[in-house]
This record gives sequence, C-alpha cells and structure tokens, in this order.
Amino acid sequence: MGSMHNIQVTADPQTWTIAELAAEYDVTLRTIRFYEDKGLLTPERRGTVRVYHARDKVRLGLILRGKRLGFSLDQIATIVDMYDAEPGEEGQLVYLLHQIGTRRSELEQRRRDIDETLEELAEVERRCQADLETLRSATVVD
Amino acid sequence: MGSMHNIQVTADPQTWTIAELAAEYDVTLRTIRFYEDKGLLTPERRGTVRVYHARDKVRLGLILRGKRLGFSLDQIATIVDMYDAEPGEEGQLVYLLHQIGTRRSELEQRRRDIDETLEELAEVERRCQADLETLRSATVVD
DNA sequence: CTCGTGATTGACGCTTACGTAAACGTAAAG
DNA sequence: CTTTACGTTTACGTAAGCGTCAATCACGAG
Repeated sequence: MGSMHNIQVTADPQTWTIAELAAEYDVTLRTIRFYEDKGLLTPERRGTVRVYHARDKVRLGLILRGKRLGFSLDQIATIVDMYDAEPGEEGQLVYLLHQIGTRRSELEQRRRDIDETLEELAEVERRCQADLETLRSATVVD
Repeated sequence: MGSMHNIQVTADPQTWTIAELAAEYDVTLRTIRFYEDKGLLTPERRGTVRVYHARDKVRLGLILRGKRLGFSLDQIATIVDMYDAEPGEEGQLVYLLHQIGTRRSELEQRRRDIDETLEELAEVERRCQADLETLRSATVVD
C-alpha cells in the first residue's frame, strides 16, 4: 500500500506475467496474445495462466523491433525463428543461410532508403531555415 | 506489330500514362489510383484520362520509398508534402521544421534497428556456417 | 462469503491498403 | 462498323493487426 501504480510482480525474477511484459514494452495484452496466436510466442502455462520466460521476453523485443522496421508478422516470424533454430540437418542450414541473405538485402535496401530520405530532409530543412532567415530580416527592415 | 510487349507510349516525353508509371515502378493501376484517392497524387486530367507529369512521377517514387521504409500512407503524405511546401508564413515554416525533426528521429531509430538486426543476422550466419563445417567434416570422417 | 484484481477465452468490429470484378467510355486499326 | 487496347468509375472483398466488449475463472484480503 506504500507505493503507487503497483503492477503485480511475480515472485520468480526469471519469469513475467503478461501484464508485466505489456507494461515494459508498452503494448496491450491483446497484442501479446495475438502474437501467440500467430505462433510468435509460446509462453509456459501454469494452469490456464501464461508465464513468460526470458526467451519469450527476448522474442517479444525482436518482434517489436521487426515491426518498427516495417516487416509483416509473417516475415518477422521467419526472422525470429532463425535466432533459435536447432543446428539441424544440412538442408535446413542451407535454407537458413539463404533466408539470412534475403533478409540482409531487404535491410540494406531499407538503409539506403533511409539515408536518401535523411539527406533530402536535410535539404528541405536548409531551404526552410533559409526562408525563415529572409522572412525575419524582411520583418526587421519593415 | 513488329515489337512485342508493347506498352502504349505517350507522344509527349514529359508526361506518362498510368500504365507507364505502373510498369516503371512495378505497381498496379489500382494502387496508383488509390494513392490519388488518398490525395498523394494529383495527375492532370485530359477529359477523363489521367496524365502524369514529372512531379507526379517523383512523388510516386517517394511514396514507394516511404512504403519500403514501413511508413503508413498517412505518414508518407506528411513527408511527401514537405518536399514541395510553399515558403509560406513563419508558423508554417516552424511547423515544417518540427515535422522534419520528428521524421528524422523516426528514421534514425529505424537505422539503429536495422544495424542491430544486421549484426545479429551476421552472428546467426556465423553459427550457421560453423555448424555446416562440423557437419561436413563429420560426414567426411564417416 | 464476498469483493477486488488480474487473468482467461471467444467473438465481433475497425482501419489500412489494396485486389478484383463489373460495366462503361474512347480512340486507333483492320 | 467492329474489334482491340487502353482507360474510367463504382463497389464489394480481403488480409493483417489489433481494439473492444462480454462472460468467466482464480485467488488473496477483509
């Protein structure tokens, strides 16, 4: 009762409730459950309740980063699944390497796009500030 | 009849038909018209037919780049509109500068996300290739 | 026992970004 | 004139990614 805004905290420091994760990453419970529905998260169940481990927490972080990058959940699924792929057989590994190549090209294209856009924004900004200058000196002259 | 896959070409080299733009940027007519519906494109009309000028073509390029970056069409609209904003009054300019700042932070966040992801992909790739090595040397030993 | 708090599972709704016909106009070619 | 190629509008369909109830369960405190 002493502290305010209390979020129910789990006893075990290695696990999290759905609400804790939601608060930490600033998403809704609905969103987290939705990702589970899509197979992106697989929390433990204690009875009916979801219990999230470090692995799930990391994956949620990766998912959200993927979203910031504008990937679809399907794409994110393939990316995130690569992180904890079992060594497996040769075919698997080759496929995985191919996937990595594909994703890398996409990401590199995006970075080029970002750099171009940043440059053009800088250009617009320069013009904008120049306009402000002339506008203010004109006002002074008045 | 001599050449195949002919796309109807406009007489005026400074303008484009909707099909030409669609072919060049590899999008559908529907998409281009949709962007117009959303106010992102404003082609000339000759009678009922759309005629696209250099300005429209550039904007379409910007729109598609925005899409690759994962921006929504609404966000893209504000970005693209900045490029040909009239000098205008001081308030406008200040607002524009503020918008530019916002977009830049978003883009810089995205670039950080991309760099992190690329690094982690490289890590996965290394593990992956190491696994391939051991798997192949094991096969040789057999 | 009851209440409050947080959890659960449906299930329907909504927005974005188009896809996909359907029905029609038009201009040049055969 | 008819076909063909290109264009138009209108409108319904859809997939993704959640929002938003509603009904229910579990559990510790009072």
